[in-house]
Amino acid sequence: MSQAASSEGRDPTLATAVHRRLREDILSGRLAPGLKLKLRDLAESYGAGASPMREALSKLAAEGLAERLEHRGFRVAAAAPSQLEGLIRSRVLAECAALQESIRLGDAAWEDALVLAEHRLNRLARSLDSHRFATNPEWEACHLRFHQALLEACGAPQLLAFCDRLREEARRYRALANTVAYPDRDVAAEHAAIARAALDRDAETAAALLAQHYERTGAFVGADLGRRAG
Amino acid sequence: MSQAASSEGRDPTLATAVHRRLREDILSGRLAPGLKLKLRDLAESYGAGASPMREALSKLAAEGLAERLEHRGFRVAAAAPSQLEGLIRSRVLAECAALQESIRLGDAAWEDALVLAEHRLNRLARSLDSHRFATNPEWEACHLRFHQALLEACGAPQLLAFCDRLREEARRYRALANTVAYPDRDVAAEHAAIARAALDRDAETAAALLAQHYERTGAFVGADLGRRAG
DNA sequence: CGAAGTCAGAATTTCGACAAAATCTCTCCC
DNA sequence: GGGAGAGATTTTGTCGAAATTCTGACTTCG
Repeated sequence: MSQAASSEGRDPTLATAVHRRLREDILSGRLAPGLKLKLRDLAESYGAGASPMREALSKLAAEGLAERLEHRGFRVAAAAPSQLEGLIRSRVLAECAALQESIRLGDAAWEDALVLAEHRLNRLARSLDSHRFATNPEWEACHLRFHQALLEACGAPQLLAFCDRLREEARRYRALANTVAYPDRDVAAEHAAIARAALDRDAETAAALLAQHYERTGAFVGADLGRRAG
Repeated sequence: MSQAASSEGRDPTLATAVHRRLREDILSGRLAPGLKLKLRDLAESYGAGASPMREALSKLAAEGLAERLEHRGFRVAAAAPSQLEGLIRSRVLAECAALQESIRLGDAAWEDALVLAEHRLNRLARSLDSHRFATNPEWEACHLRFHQALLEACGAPQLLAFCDRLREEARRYRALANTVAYPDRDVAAEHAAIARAALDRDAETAAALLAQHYERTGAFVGADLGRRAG
């Protein structure tokens, strides 16, 4: 009757369902970097044949979340601290460029959306528990929306898609490091400062603040990752 | 006996071979944008089964060169003038950011490689025929290398890979427009100016020149594309 | 004792057939 | 004459098995 019968399981095809699940398993860190992905085991584990599984893996490889070795199957993409550095730099460069262009081109609607996104983000608690950190899915969603809203007026769809992908890869590193990311750091203030600079059309400051925002998180994650993997 | 028996046909797997051929057919414009890609026809045409073909298509879809419609197969990705605009903007933003960082971080080896790449490019003729334009594959290869050399020191592998992808998509639009790209325009001088600014560590000027370089080409292509497709 | 060659075992890749979904066509009814 | 609906056709998505390739251990030779 209703269009969205169930929030889960409404995947039109098995391959896409497997792709989504596998992707989430890699991003959340449940599948360790470098892990060999044996087709037979996966097929059994996810309850699908070889064809959809292979298609999902192929897609993941194209996205950079898996690695393909011809005639030797697939592996979960590596995730070394040294690679994290390059990822952060890519993110900073791409997002700062998009942000500056967004500030240059953004109209009133962009400003409205940005203000709204920040307000919604501030209304929520970052942690579900005030004593120890417990991810708040709603906050995460609003956080994503806020950062997207910042860049959205840049008029470069491919670049935005690229930023989304880097964001996801960064999420993977965060999950791998298991960084609590709840240090003495006023994230809300950082967001407010970035939004303020953007709304003031101060591209230089906004970009610098955004870069700091990412580099700081990156440093935490990198430290934690390095400590645990030598 | 020799490691590289033949320059062609050394594809380890059928799926990758088909992927490469299909990719080239899309990039070169032989397969029109929006064209329906029927699995059976393709399989027959490329001499492969459904499995490798499907895998190749899936990969192309992830790269953005094909479009997937669940339960309705694949199509060649659209290519409208309006999308070209966004592509150019993405390219300019991404490459300028990479170039500026490259100029900031580049060492002596980077300078050497850049000088070398420009020299090799200048040694070749852009057209094989001096009367009417005929693509010179060697020049194209050196041109690619030159632009890669510019960005290579930025230390952001993902961003570089992204730039490569955008470059390919741009090549597709050029092929579709069939732009002769041989107008009264001193491309060599433009390259020289960009290289000079980069070697002088003048990031602002270099980025501005690079942006002009792309926007100018984009304008030509867009005009030709718009004229032909309404 | 070390290195190259060889041979089973395991895994990936590919093929052909089956099932499910979408598109098309033709008919029937308003 | 036009639109809706049922059936046939085409096309996609999936499965299980065959063919090719890689891995690892054992043997043999220098």
